[in-house]
Amino acid sequence: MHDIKYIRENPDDFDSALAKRGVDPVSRNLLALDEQSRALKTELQNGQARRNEASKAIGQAKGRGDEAAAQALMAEVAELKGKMPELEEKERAVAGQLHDILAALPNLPMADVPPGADEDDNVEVVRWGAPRVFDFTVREHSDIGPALGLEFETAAEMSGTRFAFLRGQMARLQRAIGQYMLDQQSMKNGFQECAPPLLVRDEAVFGVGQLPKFAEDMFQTTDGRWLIPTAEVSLTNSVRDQILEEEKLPIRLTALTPCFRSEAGSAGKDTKGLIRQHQFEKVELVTIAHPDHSAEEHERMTGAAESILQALELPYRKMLLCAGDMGAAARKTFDLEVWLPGQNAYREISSISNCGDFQARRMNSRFRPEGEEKGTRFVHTLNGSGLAVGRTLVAVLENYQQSDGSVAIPSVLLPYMGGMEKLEPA
RNA sequence: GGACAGGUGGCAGAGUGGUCGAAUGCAGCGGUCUUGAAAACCGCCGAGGGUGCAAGCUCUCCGUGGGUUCGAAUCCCACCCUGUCCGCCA
Repeated sequence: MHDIKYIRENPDDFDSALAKRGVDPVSRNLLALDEQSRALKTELQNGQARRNEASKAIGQAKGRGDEAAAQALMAEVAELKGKMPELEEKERAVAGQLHDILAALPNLPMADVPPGADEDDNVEVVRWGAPRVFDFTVREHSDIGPALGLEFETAAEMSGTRFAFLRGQMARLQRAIGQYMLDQQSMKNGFQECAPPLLVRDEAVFGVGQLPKFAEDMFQTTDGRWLIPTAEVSLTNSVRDQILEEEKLPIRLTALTPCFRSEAGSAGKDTKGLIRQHQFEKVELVTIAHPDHSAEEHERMTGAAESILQALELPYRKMLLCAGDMGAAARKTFDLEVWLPGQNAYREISSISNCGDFQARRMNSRFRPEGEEKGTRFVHTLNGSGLAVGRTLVAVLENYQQSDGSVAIPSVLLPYMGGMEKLEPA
C-alpha cells in the first residue's frame, strides 16, 4: 500500500521506481483521482459542517422553547440532507477506486536494487564454500531418497502429486533439521520462538500483500480462511493494528511451521522430488523494525539464515534480486541458493526481504517515536526463511551422499539424531 | 452447536439521544521543588483526513456494515470478535 502523499510530492520518482519492475506509469491517473477525491471531500465536509452547526442550534432553540426557530432550522437541514447521499456515494466511489489501485501496486524497489525482468538479471553478491568433488556418479535426491524412506508414491495415493511421505530415518532427519534450525534462530540469533496459527483470515493475508493479487496461489478452507503459504503471514500480523512503544523495536520472531501452496502457476516445474511441494516445513524469521534500522536488520537477518548453511557446511551463493524478480511487498531481497550437486545447480533455499512500510501500512502497524516528535510512524517489516526445511533436506541428501547409497549426517545435526550417524538404504 | 454477558483512547474504566472525541485512574511528556532521585504539586497528553504560508478552522472515527432521528458511543437490524457456562471433541 503506497502513501498518496509521497506520490503527490514525488510523482516522477514513483513512476520511475515502478518502471524498474516493469509497471507502467500510474501517478498521473492516481493524482487525478486524488484531486477529485479531495475536492469531493471538501464539498461534502462543508455540508456536514453546516448540518452539525444547524443541529446544535436546533437543540438550543428547543431548549429555550423557540419552536418556530427550530422548525426553520429543521427545514434547512432536511434540504441539505437531500443532496448529501449523492455526494457521499461519489466520494466513496472515487476513494475506493484510488484505494484499489494503490493496493494492487507492488512496492518500490530500493535504489541499490538492480533493474531487470527475471532471475537472469539477479546479481551474485558472494559465494561461500567449495562444492565437494565426488569420485562416483552423483545422484539427485529423488534417486537417493526412495531407498532411505522418502516415498512419493505413498503420498500420491492419498494426496496426489507434490506431496511426500517420509518414513523412519528420513522423517527423523527432517525433524532434526527443523529442530536444529529453530534452536539456532531462537537461542543463538535472538529471534523469539513462536507457534502461530496456520489458518488466517482475509485481512491477515491482505496485510502482508498476498491478497488481492495472489489468491490463486493459496488454499482456502470451506469457512473462508486461508492456509498460510508461509509463517510470515502469522508472524508479521502479530503487530497488526498496534501502536508499539519505540523501545520494543526491533521485534524478532521465528517459527517452524508447515506451509501450504497451491503452486497453481507452476505446472510442470520441479515435478520431481521435494523441491516444490504443496506442503512443506519452514523456519521463518520476521523482524518488526524501526524505519531507520531496517537496512541493517536486513543484513542481520540474512546473516542468520547464512549461519545455518555454514554450520551445515552446505555451499551456497547470495544473490541480490533484480527489481523484476522480487515479491510484490519487497523493496529489496536477497536469495540464498544452496549448491545441489545432483542437479549441478544452485537452488533457492531462502529468500530474505525488507518490505519497508508496505505491509505496515496495510496492517496499520505503527510505533510512537520517543521524545518530542508527535504522532506515530509506520514500522518496517522484514521476513526471511531460516531456512526452508524440505529444501535443506534435499541439500543434505545430495551433498552428503556416499557411493554406497547412504547419506552422512552433518555433525551439527548429530545431537538431534538419537545416535544415528548416517541414513542407510533398506 | 446452545445460553448469557460484553466490544469505548497506550492500558484500565465511566458514559444509555444534544452542552461527548468522550469523566476518572494508570502510563507518557513538560515544569515546580530537590545536591541528585523519589514523593508531592501544576500543566499537557487519542488516531486519521481536508483546508491554509502559518496560527487556525473543519471532517471522520466509541468492533464492522446498514437503519431510525434535525441530532447516535447511546435506539433498531445484520455480521464479526471476545468472555463465561453447558454440550461435543484432540
